[in-house]
Formats: sequence, structure tokens, C-alpha cells
Amino acid sequence: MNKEEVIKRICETYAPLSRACQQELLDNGMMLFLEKNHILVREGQHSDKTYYIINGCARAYYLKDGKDITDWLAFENEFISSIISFFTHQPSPHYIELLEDSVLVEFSKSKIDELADKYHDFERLIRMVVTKTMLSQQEKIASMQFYSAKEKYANILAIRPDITQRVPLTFIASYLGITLETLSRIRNPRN
Amino acid sequence: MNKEEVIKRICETYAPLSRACQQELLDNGMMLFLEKNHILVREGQHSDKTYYIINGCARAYYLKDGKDITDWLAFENEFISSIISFFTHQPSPHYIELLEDSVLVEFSKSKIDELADKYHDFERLIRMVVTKTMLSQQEKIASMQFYSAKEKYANILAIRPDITQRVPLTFIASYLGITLETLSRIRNPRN
DNA sequence: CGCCGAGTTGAACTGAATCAAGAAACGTGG
DNA sequence: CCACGTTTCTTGATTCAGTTCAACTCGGCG
Repeated sequence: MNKEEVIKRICETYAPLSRACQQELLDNGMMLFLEKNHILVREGQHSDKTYYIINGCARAYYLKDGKDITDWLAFENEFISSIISFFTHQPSPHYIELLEDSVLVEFSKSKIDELADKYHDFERLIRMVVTKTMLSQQEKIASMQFYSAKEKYANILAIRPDITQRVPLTFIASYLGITLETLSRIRNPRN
Repeated sequence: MNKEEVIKRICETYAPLSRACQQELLDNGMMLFLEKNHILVREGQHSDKTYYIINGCARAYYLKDGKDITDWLAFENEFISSIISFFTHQPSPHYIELLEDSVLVEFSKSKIDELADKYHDFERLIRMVVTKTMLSQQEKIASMQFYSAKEKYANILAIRPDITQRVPLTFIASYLGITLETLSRIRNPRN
């Protein structure tokens, strides 16, 4: 997939853009080819970038008292960024790390704001991206409030059946808010 | 506070609007004076309204297997709506209920979408509202992943010291994802 | 071949839930 | 303004899901 196709796909997913706006966006997205384990953002950095994943996957995580807690997982055709840093210009509390060799398109906040100012249709697209993210978070909150460890695991498997092939169990566990040991027991068919 | 002042305040909080847009928004917001315990939205309804709270407070909650789980609390100068229904046009999984006699301004989704189409600056305002909501949710997720019952209670008290005077402990407990009994023990100074 | 990181299994522990009973506060009507 | 019933909150005893700590297994890779 090349950059043109990425832009086209983003328009289809979120909201259409004029030719001119598409072209400017194209000029301002940088394609990155990076290896598994590459760290896109470190704790304490000011990160004003967002990354659209063409291929591969990534996780955002916190280090809290030495413990590694996965906060977000993103796959093909999703955006990932240090949302706190990106939207509030504060230093990032997250790390963002690639879990596979990945192809990304990087966009900077300043360019996004500039384009949102210039093009009404781009402003709408950003609104749609943010709205979608908000709805995913709403789902995550509901899942944390309602479901047992077992149910949360079943939920994530239903949404993304290949996740155990792509993401180490430690990260899945901490994404679900449980320990690796608990996840391992859940997965054991005898329980 | 009258409607003009509300619009002005919203512009200050989120993003400025042209005179024309402010006027149209004004014409389309309906002021409501409602009593404590009034239910704004019921489970299963299609709710395409959002409410800006001028005075009072409200909660969104689920009924899950007969258990009442508070999902969101909102106070003066905040919006509340059944976010799933509002943004996805699905039937609401939430109830929304007033916790005090309240003054609200009601806006309908169709008008908001219409204005967002017509005015670039209004589109931006909506983007800002959604972004802010998303950031609050991010905080809530982090608080659920990191903190013990005691810490979560301390957090919410720090943000809103008068909450125990305004919101029954049952709702605070379920908002924090703990039981009423646990909250009661936490509050007991001997523990 | 042997090491190392990822995952599994076991046993003991714990924070919070559940169940149950009672106390305090609240509001409504007489 | 008080009495009574209802709702809200507290306290206690018990249980349980999930954590913690520790030892072990397995598979891949230098």
C-alpha cells in the first residue's frame, strides 16, 4: 500500500476530503518502515506525532513502579499516538513500541492543526477520528467495569482472533488489567 | 445564567464561534428546568440529544443483571448524553438521571450535525468537546488500571471535594467500580 | 548443546465482594 | 413538629477472584 492508497482509505473510513486537501495531507505524511521493538515514543518526551499503521502493530504502555502496563494496542488501519502528549502538549507518560516489523505513516500535530484550520472537511475528518477513539475507550471502560478476567479475554479474542499469534501474552494480560499468570490459567482448557 | 451566557461560556471553554453561528445555536438550544430524579434517557431509547448542565448534576448508568452501575457523572458546565446512542444512533444502553434539581440546555444531534456542516468554527468546537471527553475517559481508564479502591476515592475527592455532599455514596462507589460497603470502610478513619 | 525469555503450574495470600444485620438520615403525612 | 417508614450508610463475618511468589517447562536461537 502506498501513501495515496492510505489517504484514500482514511477518507473512506472517516470522512471524504477534497482533492486539494488530500494532496496536502499526502505531502505532509511521512512513510516509515521500522523494525519490531522499535520505540516510537519514550516516557517524558513531548510527542506531537500520530502514526497510522499500514502494516504491523504497536502498543502504548506505562511504566508504573517498574511494572509495565499496556494501555492500548493498535493494528493495521488504526492510529496510535501518545494521546495525552499529542492533545495536551504535555510530556508523554507512555512509551509506544512496535510489536512487529511495521509500515507507518507519521503526521505531525502542527500540520494537522494547520490543515484543520484551512479545510473544513479535514476538521470533520479529525472530529471523526477522535469520536471513534472516544467510542473505543467507552467500550474499554465498560469492559473493565462489567466483565471478569475470563470474559474480558473472550471479548478480545472475539474482536481479534489472531491476537495471541501477534501479541505476547504478557502484554495482552496487562491490557486486560490482569496478570500473566491469571491469563495463563484462563487459557488452560481444564479451568 | 441565561442561554446567551451559556453559549458565550461554551465558546470560551472550547472554541470561538462567529456571531451568526452563535445565534443559530441559541435558537436551537432548549432550556430545561427539571427536578431531581428526573430521567432524561431510558435504556433502549434512541436518544439524539445532548445536555449541557447549567446547574445541578446528573449520572449515566447501566442496569446490568439488575445491578445499577454508574458510568459517568457530570456537573455544572459539562455535557452529558448517552454517548453510544448519540454518536452511533443505536438504542441507549444507559439511563441518564438527574441527581439534583437542574437547569439544562438541550441540543439535538441533527441540529449539531447541520451546524457543523454549515460552520467550520462549529465543527471545530464539536471536535474540541469530543477531544476533551476522550481525554477524561483516558484518565478514567488509567485510574481503573492503576489505583486501589482507596486511591481512586482520594483522587475523585481531590478533583471534586463536594461530591459526597451532592452524590449518594452508592453512585460514587459504582462509579469508582467498587461496592458501597467497600467505600464505606474506606471512608471510616479507623481503617 | 545449553541458555534465555515466554509461558505454565502450584500454593499461599489479599483486597474487595457478598451476605446479613443494624443504625442513621430523610421526608411525608398526620 | 413529631412518628413512622423508607432509603442510605455502616459494621461484621465469610467467601472468592485474582495476585504474588516461586519453581518448573518448553521452544527457539546463538
